[in-house]
Amino acid sequence: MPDPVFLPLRNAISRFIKLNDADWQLLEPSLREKKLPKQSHFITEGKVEQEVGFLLDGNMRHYYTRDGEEKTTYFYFEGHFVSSYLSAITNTPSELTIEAMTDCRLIVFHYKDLQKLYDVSHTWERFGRLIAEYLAIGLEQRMVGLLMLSPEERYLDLLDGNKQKIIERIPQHYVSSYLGITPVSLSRIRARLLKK
Amino acid sequence: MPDPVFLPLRNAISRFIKLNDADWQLLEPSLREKKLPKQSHFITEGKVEQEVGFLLDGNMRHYYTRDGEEKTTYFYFEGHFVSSYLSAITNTPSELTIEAMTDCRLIVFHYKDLQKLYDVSHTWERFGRLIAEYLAIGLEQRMVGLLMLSPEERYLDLLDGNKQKIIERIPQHYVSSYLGITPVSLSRIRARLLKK
DNA sequence: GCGGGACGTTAACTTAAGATAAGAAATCGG
DNA sequence: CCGATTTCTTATCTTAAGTTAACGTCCCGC
Repeated sequence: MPDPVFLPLRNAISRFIKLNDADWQLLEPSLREKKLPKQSHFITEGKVEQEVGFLLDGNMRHYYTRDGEEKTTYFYFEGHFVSSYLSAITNTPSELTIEAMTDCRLIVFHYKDLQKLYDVSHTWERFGRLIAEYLAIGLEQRMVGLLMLSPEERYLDLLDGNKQKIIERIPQHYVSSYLGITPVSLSRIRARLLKK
Repeated sequence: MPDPVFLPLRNAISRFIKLNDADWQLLEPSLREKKLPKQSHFITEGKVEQEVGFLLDGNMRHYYTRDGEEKTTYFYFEGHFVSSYLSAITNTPSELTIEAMTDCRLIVFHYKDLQKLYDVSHTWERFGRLIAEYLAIGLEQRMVGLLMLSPEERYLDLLDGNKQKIIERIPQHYVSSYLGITPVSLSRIRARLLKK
């Protein structure tokens, strides 16, 4: 008896692998729905965090703390997988915090449940590979942007690419953090661009 | 009849997965030894590059070209896997070039051969996952460094971390590129640090 | 061993980002 | 709807990186 609440997750996974009913039924018992109020933490720095989420509604940010300052390095939107990948994989305390920027609704499961599927199912192992590859490709491109583009170019990149929603819904001082600059600097870049 | 030339690769793979003889024999027929003279290209921008290498000897750099300028973003040493991961995975032309900085000796195989193993062997599929995870973790840390640390801090990071060999053997103008700054700027940072 | 090229440093100048502070604008909670 | 907080902009000053160019050194090939 498949629960329709979980369907968006099944569809998202199906974009990575061909998933039959039997495969899906391996995972479904591990799923739960979870609601997070605005400003609460999905992942907290210092804790070993093994929970993986799939965001149905709302958005979240992912930040590191240094000298008391928060550096926001990633945003999550509907349809994204959310986790402290490093903490889940390595079973070590998370160095990052993931905070709900709005009220959020997620489907969650424990990474250990997925790891069990890795052992028993080649299909799920493949899913794990494809997710990791997807992640690596995104990170590589992000890194190249940081190394090769100026702050202004990185901001322009955000404006047209498919990442446009980042700027639409996100307060500017978080965006500036994502770009690796200060809020003041982003404001100046925007002012410069308007004159052109 | 296992060829001892390929042993270092088998050992490297064994650090990721438990590999029995049968598993290994699936891969071995696809392996070749390859020598690259200094300054030749292992991967060339614009070509679809599906070759994966395992570096036995020598070192290589990985760079992107922009406005005629080369930006070196990665270095490879003995025991590293070398490939244009993105080009191999997505079967699209490589955006980067990988050049031998010294005479190099590698074990190479085609990524398609590995992909065939993904289909027939859960063990090799797992290897693919673990490699991708390893890569993603490294990229995440690199990205965080670029976002959170100043150029000077990034340079100091290079000095103590396990990445020390990067500075030992690599010309400074490549290192500066890796750090995301100009050679002149790196020279100044070094001069500043000496005074302290 | 000589000439040329690659590499690193230094200097002078330009440009842009960081820090701090103040004020305007928008948002939120009651 | 109002007051308080958050967010964004603007301005000033400081600091450091980019650019260009000159110079010295080292290394390599011929």
